[in-house]
Amino acid sequence: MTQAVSSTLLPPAFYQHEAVVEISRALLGKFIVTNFANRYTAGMIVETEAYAGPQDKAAHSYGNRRTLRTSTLFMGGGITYIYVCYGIHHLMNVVTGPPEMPHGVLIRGIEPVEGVDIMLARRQLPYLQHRLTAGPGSLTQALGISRVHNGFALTGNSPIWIEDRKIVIPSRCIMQSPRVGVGYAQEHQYRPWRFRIKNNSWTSPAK
DNA sequence: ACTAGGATGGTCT
DNA sequence: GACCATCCTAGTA
Repeated sequence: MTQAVSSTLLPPAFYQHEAVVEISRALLGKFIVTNFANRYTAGMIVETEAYAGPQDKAAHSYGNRRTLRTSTLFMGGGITYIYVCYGIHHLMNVVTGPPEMPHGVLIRGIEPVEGVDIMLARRQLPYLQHRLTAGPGSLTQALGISRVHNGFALTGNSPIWIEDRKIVIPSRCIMQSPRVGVGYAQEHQYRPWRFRIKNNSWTSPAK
């Protein structure tokens, strides 16, 4: 397993401010790392979506809606928000904003970087292919993440964290478009808050 | 490449 | 009981 030479843990200050759309864009090119039972896996974030809490009809926390499920979103930036979608898929958000500001960024695609053999086994795939980590339900399975990791810190002392490995994604290499699967959000479904690294094959299908 | 349809269960009304 | 921030397979091309 290779350890990156120049990598730093993203600090709480990266997450704990209100500009969730900017954080969503800034997470492109950062690395999600998990280490469960000494099984080390990592991938570069290539696709995200911003969900701007109280003012966003697409967000679970729209109108400051606080339930058992959404309570994690109110706990302050720098932790995970993970929930089960369609009874099968575990989707991971990065919680952002100060405490009581329930913003989140959905991680929709990563490019596998370390522990590819472990990821393939978790996904029950015979060889490296696009669907290993393209799509929000696929990447969590590859990384070994499920709803039991809801509310985990991303900023240290945790089996899940996000690193800055000093990769810069120029804005000309970022595609911005409407979010996926949020038709229920009425007029807010068209907000262009989905971000992708252009020409990267590890994103979920274009729309 | 694309499309249609089924699987599946947590969450909230 | 309805609604999902989805993925897989099987079909056609």
